[in-house]
Amino acid sequence: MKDGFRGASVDRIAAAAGVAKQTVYNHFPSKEALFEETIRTGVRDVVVELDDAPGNLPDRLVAYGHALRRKLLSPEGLAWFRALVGELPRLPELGRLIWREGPMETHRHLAEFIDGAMRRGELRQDDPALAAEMLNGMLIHYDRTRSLFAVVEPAPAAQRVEQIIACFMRAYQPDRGIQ
Amino acid sequence: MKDGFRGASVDRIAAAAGVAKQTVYNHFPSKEALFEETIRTGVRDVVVELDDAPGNLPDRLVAYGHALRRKLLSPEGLAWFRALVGELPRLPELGRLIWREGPMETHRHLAEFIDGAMRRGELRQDDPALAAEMLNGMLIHYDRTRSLFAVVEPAPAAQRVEQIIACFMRAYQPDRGIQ
DNA sequence: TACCAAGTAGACTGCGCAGTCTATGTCTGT
DNA sequence: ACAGACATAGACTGCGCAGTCTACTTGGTA
Repeated sequence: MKDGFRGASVDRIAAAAGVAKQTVYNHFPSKEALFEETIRTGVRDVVVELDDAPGNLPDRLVAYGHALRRKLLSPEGLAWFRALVGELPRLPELGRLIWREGPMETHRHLAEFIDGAMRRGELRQDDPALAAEMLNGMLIHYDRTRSLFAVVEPAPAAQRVEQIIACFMRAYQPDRGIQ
Repeated sequence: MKDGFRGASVDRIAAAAGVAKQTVYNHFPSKEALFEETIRTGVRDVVVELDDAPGNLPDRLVAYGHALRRKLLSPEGLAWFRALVGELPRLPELGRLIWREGPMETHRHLAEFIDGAMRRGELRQDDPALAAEMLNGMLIHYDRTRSLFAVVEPAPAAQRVEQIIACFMRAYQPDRGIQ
């Protein structure tokens, strides 16, 4: 993951694993198969779930935001993303698989959670899928982009997640009287 | 851009340009220098500006959203991003340069625009930089991620930008009486 | 004890590519 | 007419790497 598919030779991968090159080829038919398996295994590490339950909505969204950012913005999460993005044009079917089992899964969980909150009247009735997309975008986009480009991240502000959730809550607070 | 730095050989680049390999090396000392120059040139194509003026705020934000998405989510914008992201760990100073002259520049323009609207009372007073980050995240994150992973995009919904701006306007509408 | 599955070190092949070199055009200005 | 700058085709070198092959070791099972 650190060096990307093309940057890491099978010799170095084997050495790093403390294993002979032939042993790698005993387990995987090709370097590409090893790469795909590694990516596929890593997918579960970028999915975040929420259990649907009543309670303090903003706090639970803040917890979700921290969990999501911990996974996606960690050095491992960023390296996974980096390694993947460059290779996907060659591997379209892998891309669709990862999309379904990774980001799409997280998105589905969040949308269901938001849908529940809307039904309980804790959020304004609206398209929960769109709301989930907006929230994930606010939580991830800027900091991921900055980390990818600037390589070293200069401390992403302590209250970031709380501010983002506050923004989301304002956009989706239930109507108060006639607008 | 289509094949990434490692995927495109200098021979093929020269052939595609209808030029001899030596001619490439007459203009650039190395393949890497050619890559950096190409990226640096492409930066201006991902910057979006707004001129500060009064008027229908949502419509102007919608126009901005369309312009931003046209640049970042086009096949060229995505290929540029893809090619860049994989190589940045090797080229940290290039990454910082591009960040400053690309995304950061767009962000600065938007934040200034939002700041003006806040000062005029068209938006609630708040941190304009944070507001700009939220809006860009909502406009780009989901669709860019989906395009990067799924490779083929299944029509991103006609009213997308209008919905996003409506969400942003709700989050940042001026206070109406006591909240 | 004999056997076998799996691991190990390391040599080896073939290929693609960055970068160089040579020998040969082909314009432009004087 | 000529010189100098630049383009071109194509051969060539050296290197790194995917994948194979060989010869040897080891640990578990019957």
